[in-house]
Amino acid sequence: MSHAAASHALHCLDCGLHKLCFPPTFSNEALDSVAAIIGQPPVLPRQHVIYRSGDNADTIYAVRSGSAKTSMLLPDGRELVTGFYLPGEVMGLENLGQEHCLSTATTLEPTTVCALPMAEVSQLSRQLPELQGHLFQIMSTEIRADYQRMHLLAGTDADTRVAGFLVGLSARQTRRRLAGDNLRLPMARADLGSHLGLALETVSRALGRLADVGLITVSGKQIRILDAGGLQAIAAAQCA
Amino acid sequence: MSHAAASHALHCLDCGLHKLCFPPTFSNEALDSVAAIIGQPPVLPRQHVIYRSGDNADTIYAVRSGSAKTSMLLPDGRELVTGFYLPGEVMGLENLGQEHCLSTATTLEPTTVCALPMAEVSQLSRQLPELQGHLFQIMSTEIRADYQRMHLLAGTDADTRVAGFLVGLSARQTRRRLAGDNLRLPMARADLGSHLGLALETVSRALGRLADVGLITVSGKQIRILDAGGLQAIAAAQCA
DNA sequence: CGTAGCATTGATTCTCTTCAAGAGGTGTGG
DNA sequence: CCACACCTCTTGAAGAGAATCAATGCTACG
Repeated sequence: MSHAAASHALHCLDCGLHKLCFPPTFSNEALDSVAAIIGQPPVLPRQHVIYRSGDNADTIYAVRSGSAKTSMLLPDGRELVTGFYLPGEVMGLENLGQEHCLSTATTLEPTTVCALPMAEVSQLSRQLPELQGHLFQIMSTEIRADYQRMHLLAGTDADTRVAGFLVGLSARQTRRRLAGDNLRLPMARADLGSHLGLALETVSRALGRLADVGLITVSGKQIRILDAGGLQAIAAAQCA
Repeated sequence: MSHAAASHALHCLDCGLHKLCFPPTFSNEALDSVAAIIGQPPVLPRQHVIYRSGDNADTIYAVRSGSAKTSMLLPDGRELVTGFYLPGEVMGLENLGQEHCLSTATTLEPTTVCALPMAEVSQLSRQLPELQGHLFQIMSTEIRADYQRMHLLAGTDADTRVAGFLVGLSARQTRRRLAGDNLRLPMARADLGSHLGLALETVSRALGRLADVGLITVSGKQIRILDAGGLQAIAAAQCA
């Protein structure tokens, strides 16, 4: 563990992800202001609930390490997974300006999250035009991501949905400057199925089919993309 | 045609929808400021394109009368309808803070829309905390609506999706203080099918089944809800 | 009044879901 | 270190639901 990280109070400048959480053009003073309102992020164990549906909506969260899912419990008892969040991504935007949390956020593995109090974020964003613009941008990006996912959900067959999900996940890895062809799926097949509107068995079979035709290899949660172009062709999802 | 509407420049205070476009608590001065940046809204004919995918993203729109849809053209040639917009609703939030428009907006019938230039909206929102908060709120509401729709898309069978859509549309009618049990569907069955991830024939059949069991009556684009409770029970979508 | 687009209805095919069983992996306790 | 139990993932067979293809009926508009 880094000596700096262990002894100092957290500062966004020390975090390799600050160019993901905030615009790359963000000034150091702006980062200072933001860092000041972020509490010390704890390490949360696996399956830990970060916020629960119905909670007071007063905080948004940035994932620092690990991963999390957001989900809603449906009246019929099933669970709908609305999103997965990786390091550098901001979670809880659907609660900004709302009374109560809509969904429940749960860690998928040991995870650290930075808590950003909404009241202070919105006040700060009035002083920092860059921050305000950034908030609009990440919210509209979230809406765009939702449209992409609707495309997957409405888009027909299981292979397309799974391929589209993998392509999207790969793009998010490269955004973090990680290899885009070697993916780890931190979520269970059931979560993935709920997210994609498929039974977990169908997810498993779709992964198997994609592997059969040589586009990927599957080894449990570890996925390797062998033919990114072929995968995109099946996903047919590059319409952004 | 109203003599006032014809002779005066538009002002939001003259518009019965201003409490929908903006918070009910909005002061008259704030409305003055907002009205000042809104151009004179033209009456657009049916099937008119308001903005097109790829256009410069510089404006958001509020529907004043009529209705519109937003859609994306998929690589395979099909069209994905991402949303329908009724009077008092704001369209184009997914473009706020982005370079280009993601989707294409088209009127479904003769429609008037108020154009709000993004640059001036975001500048104004720095001076008016209420407006900033409102923008965050309508964007997060849009995200929440998307989650609801994903629930419908992932939620299994055709009847559930159609019932859920009708329940949601009914709620939006009552929000405008209109009767919630008498709906007019301004969009074609094909648009509705694309929106719900169903073939247009399946939409037709689902409407027929809902009518068969006495929950609604269907007469072309005119829908009457006979048993709102029963419809909600099928939709199972009251998890907001 | 006629035409063109839109909506409904029917028959068939195909995909996914469901139910069910087995395999692989992981963590715990002996 | 091994054995067992638990959980997750995979694989199989049967059934249900929607997509597709195709034809008819309706509506609106010129």
